[in-house]
Amino acid sequence: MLDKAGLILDCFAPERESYRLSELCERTGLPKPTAHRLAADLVRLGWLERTGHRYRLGAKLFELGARVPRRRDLREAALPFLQDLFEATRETVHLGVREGLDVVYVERVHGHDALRLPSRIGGSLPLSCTGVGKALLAFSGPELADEVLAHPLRSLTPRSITDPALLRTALEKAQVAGLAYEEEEAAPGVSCIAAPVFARGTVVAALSVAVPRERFSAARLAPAVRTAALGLSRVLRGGPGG
Amino acid sequence: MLDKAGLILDCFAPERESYRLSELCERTGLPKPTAHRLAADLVRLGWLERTGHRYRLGAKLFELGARVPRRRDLREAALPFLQDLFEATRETVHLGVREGLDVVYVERVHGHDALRLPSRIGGSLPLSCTGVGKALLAFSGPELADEVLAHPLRSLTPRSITDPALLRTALEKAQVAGLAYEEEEAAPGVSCIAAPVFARGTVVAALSVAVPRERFSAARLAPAVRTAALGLSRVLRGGPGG
DNA sequence: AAGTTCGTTCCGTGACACGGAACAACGCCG
DNA sequence: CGGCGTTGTTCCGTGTCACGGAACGAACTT
Repeated sequence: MLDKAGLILDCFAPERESYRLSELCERTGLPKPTAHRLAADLVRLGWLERTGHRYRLGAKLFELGARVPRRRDLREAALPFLQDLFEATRETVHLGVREGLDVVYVERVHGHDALRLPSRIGGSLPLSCTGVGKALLAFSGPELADEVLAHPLRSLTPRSITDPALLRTALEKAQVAGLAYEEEEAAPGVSCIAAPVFARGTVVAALSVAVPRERFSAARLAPAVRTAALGLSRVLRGGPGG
Repeated sequence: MLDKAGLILDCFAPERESYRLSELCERTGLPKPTAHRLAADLVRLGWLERTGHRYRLGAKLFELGARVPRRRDLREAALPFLQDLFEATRETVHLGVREGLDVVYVERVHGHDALRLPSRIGGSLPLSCTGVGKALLAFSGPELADEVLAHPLRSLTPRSITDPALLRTALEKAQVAGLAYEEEEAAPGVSCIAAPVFARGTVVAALSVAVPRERFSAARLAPAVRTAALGLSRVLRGGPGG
């Protein structure tokens, strides 16, 4: 019963924002009356909202989600550095953590000219095709890289790396440079530079700057992203992590 | 059963970040075996996390909460203006919406010198003792003000307004000025100036700048916060709201 | 060693979740 | 206008699984 409620909520994963009852049924495999009753219960709890015949995620979930300590503390500690990074570069800035073989974005700061990116707060993307993901991957130890490379590499654009050997060398380069690069592998026309964030000696997050290809300049961005990552790492020295 | 799960998750409302099983029992009124089984189920779903004998909210909830469209869209639209406002003032900036008789904070931007404030993203405070709350209250029509004034006014500090007449005149001043003020009513030593955000003719949010009392200057802050609120209102013209 | 407090497991009972079936409300097409 | 597919809603008998008292074990206190 909790599991079925979870199935329903998990339907809302992508950017589709509202669903009809019949859509929930076919995506969860639940019979109609069951989904109907469950959805009604979820609405009563404020976890779903209903307008007409469409269901969407409810405000109560936002409030609960914002209280998750692991995420909240990291975000709170990181925000000033993300601000610095944004002001220094005036480009779109990301903070992400690893969750299994994906990167989950915890914060995203941008100005009025937001890029069209697949990254969304709370959303996940493959580690192998984002800047933040590569930074996490390069500094998380060889076992993780092996595991990623054991599966076929997913891709988001035609330029996403799908060749294991190429990824392997990209990670090695990142390790020596302390920075990870990504070129139109997550979104066409957008490049990215990322740096790992450490706490107690292990990577706990990574932050990145995403910028239109034509405006990309490693010389300009590298020091800024490196500075921000080091500053955050220093603050986290004894703090969150695992 | 869903309700009981909701009870458990609602325990985590305040800033206490982790609870033991027995604490969950006494706060929910659930018998021990029931809470135990439910907590285990929630852990399995990723909605709770368990370390040793302590439970905390799980990462899955963060991801779900970040997808709530009503909040996400507003935050996304507002972020560039919050950035502008922060850069113009270099003070702590808030974005909040109304939820019943409370304000819920949707975003909060600050630099390295974060103020010690009771406001937290996803957290709620009484409308009557915060800048954002007063702005929402002053421009939401008289029925809402009447309803707030029908209850005894809650307070967060000794200087929180508890006299209905005082609040009434404060709201009237806010209405003519287009700005709401707050002086150490939410946190000692912190003052605040706030402006309403409109979409389709009704208030949908408010944003504010909070600043240490000694640094407060209406002349400096008022134009900045007004500009940001108007800019956001313009972007939202046909967008979210309700 | 005796006493608390807490987490965990067991298990018989009964409430309530379950979902097939039937119904109702639209929208579509001929 | 009438037949048809689709979708949301309600009913209700069946069976399951959530329920929680009781008992157990571990850890800590006095």
